[in-house]
Amino acid sequence: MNVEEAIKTTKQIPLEPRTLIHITLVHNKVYEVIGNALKPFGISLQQFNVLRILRGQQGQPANLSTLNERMVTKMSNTTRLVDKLLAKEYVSRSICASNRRKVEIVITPLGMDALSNMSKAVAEAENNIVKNLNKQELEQLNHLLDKF
Amino acid sequence: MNVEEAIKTTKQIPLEPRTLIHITLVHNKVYEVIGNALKPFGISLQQFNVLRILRGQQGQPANLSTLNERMVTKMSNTTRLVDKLLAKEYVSRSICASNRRKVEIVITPLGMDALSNMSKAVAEAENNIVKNLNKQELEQLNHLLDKF
DNA sequence: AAACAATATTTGTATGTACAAATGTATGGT
DNA sequence: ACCATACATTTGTACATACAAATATTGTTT
Repeated sequence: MNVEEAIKTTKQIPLEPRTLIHITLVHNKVYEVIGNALKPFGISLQQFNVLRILRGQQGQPANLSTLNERMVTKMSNTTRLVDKLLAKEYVSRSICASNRRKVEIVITPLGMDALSNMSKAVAEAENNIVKNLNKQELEQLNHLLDKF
Repeated sequence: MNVEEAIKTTKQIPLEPRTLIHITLVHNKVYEVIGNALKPFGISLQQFNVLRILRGQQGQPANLSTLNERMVTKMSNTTRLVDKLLAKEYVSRSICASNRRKVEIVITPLGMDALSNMSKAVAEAENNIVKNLNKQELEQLNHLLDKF
């Protein structure tokens, strides 16, 4: 993923903005590759992410603000994202008995099933993206990203 | 930018997906900070990017496919993005005489003016984001990102 | 208990983006 | 010149996202 080639420029870009462009380019690639892996399942990366969070709850219901906190890319409208999963019957939604303002979202068996299929495809895509980096390089990269 | 904290999890995430999540988190932050710097100017990061490409043309017009090639985040609809810049009178658009399929887009003096104001704000934001990384670390990071 | 503020979610609306089909123009073969 | 094909952009439509205002419920203060 060469920056100059990707944005077809011959000019030399200062180190700071170049780094930020670089991160965006890599992110776009990650997003695209994983998005494509999910396409056959008719689900977006955001929706997949929510399903994974729900699985991590181990049966315990999650409410919308919890989901939002745990999402990689926070969004302003988790309600409508859950609507989509509800339409696919991958989750169920009910009003919390102890606090009727809250809502309880649980992944369904159908959702769990779909998720395990998707997970395999996503894991493959993920490993493919990082295939040119060894363990030490990945650790180094994580360390540098911590500085942001 | 700690991953586990950002997505409120205590579970340990395997190195490969953790790296990808990390990149997304940093990207989101970059996007947010620069987006905020541009907000007072009423322009999106994508539009700003196009203005910069046009300035780089040094008077030479660019057509839509050229813009698309050079954009950091490629998009399917450059026409409507240019419409927005046209409405602000930051660019002009005319049909290419030698090939009437093509369109010639040029940045206007007003656009140049606006751009130089924005550039200052964006450069500040950019430097602020990378302030915890020194030159060597930035170079190392770029080198690792090349491997994607 | 009534009034007010705080919390959690939903809804409305504007804007942004993705993808496919449509339009208009140019090019090469016959 | 005619036709098929390729090219560059535009348009239509569906979907995604951002932000603010509205709704419903709970907690707190007097």
